[in-house]
Amino acid sequence: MYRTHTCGELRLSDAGKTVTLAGWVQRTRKMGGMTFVDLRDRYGITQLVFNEEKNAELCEKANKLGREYVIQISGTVNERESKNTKIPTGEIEIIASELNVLNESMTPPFTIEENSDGGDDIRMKYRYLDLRRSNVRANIELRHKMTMEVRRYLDSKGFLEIETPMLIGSTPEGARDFVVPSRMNPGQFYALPQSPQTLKQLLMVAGMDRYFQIVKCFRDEDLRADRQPEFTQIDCEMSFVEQDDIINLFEGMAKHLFKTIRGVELTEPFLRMPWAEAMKRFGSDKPDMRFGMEFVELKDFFAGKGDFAVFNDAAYIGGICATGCASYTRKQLDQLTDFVKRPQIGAKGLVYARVQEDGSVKSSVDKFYTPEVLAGLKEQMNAQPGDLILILSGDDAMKVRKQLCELRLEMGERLGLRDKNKFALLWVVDFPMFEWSEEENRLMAMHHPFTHPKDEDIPLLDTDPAAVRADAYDMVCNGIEVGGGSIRIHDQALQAKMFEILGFTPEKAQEQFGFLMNAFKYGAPPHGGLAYGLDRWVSIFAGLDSIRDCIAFPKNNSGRDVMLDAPGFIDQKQLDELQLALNLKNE
RNA sequence: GGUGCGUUAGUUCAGCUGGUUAGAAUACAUGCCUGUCACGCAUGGGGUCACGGGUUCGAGUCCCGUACGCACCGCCA
Repeated sequence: MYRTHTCGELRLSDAGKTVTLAGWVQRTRKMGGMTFVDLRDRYGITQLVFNEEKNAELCEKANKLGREYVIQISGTVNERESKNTKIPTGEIEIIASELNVLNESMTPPFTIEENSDGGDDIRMKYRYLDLRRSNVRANIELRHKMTMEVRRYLDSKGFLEIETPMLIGSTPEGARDFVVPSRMNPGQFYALPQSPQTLKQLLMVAGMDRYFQIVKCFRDEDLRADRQPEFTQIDCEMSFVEQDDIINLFEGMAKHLFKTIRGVELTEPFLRMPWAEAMKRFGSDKPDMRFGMEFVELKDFFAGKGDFAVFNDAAYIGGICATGCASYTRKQLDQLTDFVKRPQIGAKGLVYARVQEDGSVKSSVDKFYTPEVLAGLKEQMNAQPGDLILILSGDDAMKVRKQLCELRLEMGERLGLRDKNKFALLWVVDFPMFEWSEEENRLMAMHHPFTHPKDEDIPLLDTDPAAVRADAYDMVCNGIEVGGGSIRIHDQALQAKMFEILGFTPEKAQEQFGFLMNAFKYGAPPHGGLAYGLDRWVSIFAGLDSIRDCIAFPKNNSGRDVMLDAPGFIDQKQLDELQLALNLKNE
């Protein structure tokens, strides 16, 4: 037996017991004739004591231990002379009687401590060492706890966990697929699923009326702090349901997770905001509702009131009111102007107006507008003395709204309103069915092509498809899309029409999605579902800036696994077997 | 595909307006220390300043390119 206890469980009540522990050497402290060793495993740290006076040979052996050596130790639990209140085992120590080095270790490239001195790069290369750190381990443990609670909740609601294949067919619609060559079918490729979307719909046709799966999904697109090429979804689908049924059930799951994971009791129903309203009020389909600072539309207000050409020519003028920021210096305002003019944001300029303590308004457009107009602006914005009004304008209302959204988030950040321990959840509903793709010069499905249009908008499919809204919904937490879903089309004819609007010929639609439309001919039930992004949920609960920190072995910014050094080239022999040849562009 | 920032000791970083032998902290090694727990003290070893080119009497420092890392835009049905 390697151990009788873990390094996190012994307490004062165990004093006098003879125990055996095993773990890693966190640190040794040599005090002349006495040596302390902190022994670590995933449960905690226990202090070991070696005394030269009592056992010189053993103490000598302990003095040779290095960081991260794996050792086994037997001894007696003893009450400490001076307690350490910082750790749960701090009242006891083990007086060692036997020491067995199970494995030596090289000195690790960074310190295995909560606040490691290692940078991201080196930590990822030695991720197996990084995972020994308590805070990284805590994220992985939290992830486990979350998946257990998800399973508990969905099982209690009658859901079946069903696995779907990882090797499926490629569908060009949507994100790029990762493809896998088939040796037995030369020249042909599987694709890894971007999501089990069509498969779970087929499970509904199969009568598995409540399905879920905690499943890897793959998208061959560029990475971000919150985007990995392989990520995990909590994928769900239900039959004989309407939008409200799904929203209610998965709102229940969100509440269950907040309660069991964070101890936060969310009693109120989540806000449901139509997409168009979210865009108008916050310029985003995933508004951060932890703070207000809503947009005020000012086009009508400024019309005919002055000769500021920028406003007079603008199709849209929108403002936000930053509480208490009237004291911003010229330099700070210039910084904000630079911020909105950055290419990623793309605003042409920023108009500001300070509401001074006496209630008068001092703005960057004073010469264009009378004090009465500016006083009216203050009213319009509902601004108080000490507030700063920030205004953006432009030709394209949607673009300006997105710019103003960035500015709002920046001001929220500066004012400390984006508190990681505060949670603001809502559903964004009634998404548009389609969005115009400049690149492809056609309508694209905003959610996916299996999304059901709102019944009352179905007539518009023929007359004004761009105006059609969908039975689609996203759950948003603190400005992050944590999940989304829709009612699906279950009617073969409607599905065919959808493909037609998306620019598929009947042949192409049949070729790519024939399996689904055929299935719909055999009694497909009305159905719909949702997928939660597990990595994002864990990140929010753990207060992480990047989803990488809750994934055991993540990819770096370029999609590489720096620990495995993957992807890599394969042998000519493997290529030959697959009957593939490389055609690399540069060298 | 694009923008920004970065790359200096094992690690995290400093290094100003170009100027003698590139520093700190930590880690590591050795010695001292019997109640430490971020122990302490002393000593020591440790550098292709990412790579290639250029400017200059002289480049860690300035310029160009490349590679790599991070963040973001595009992209992500």
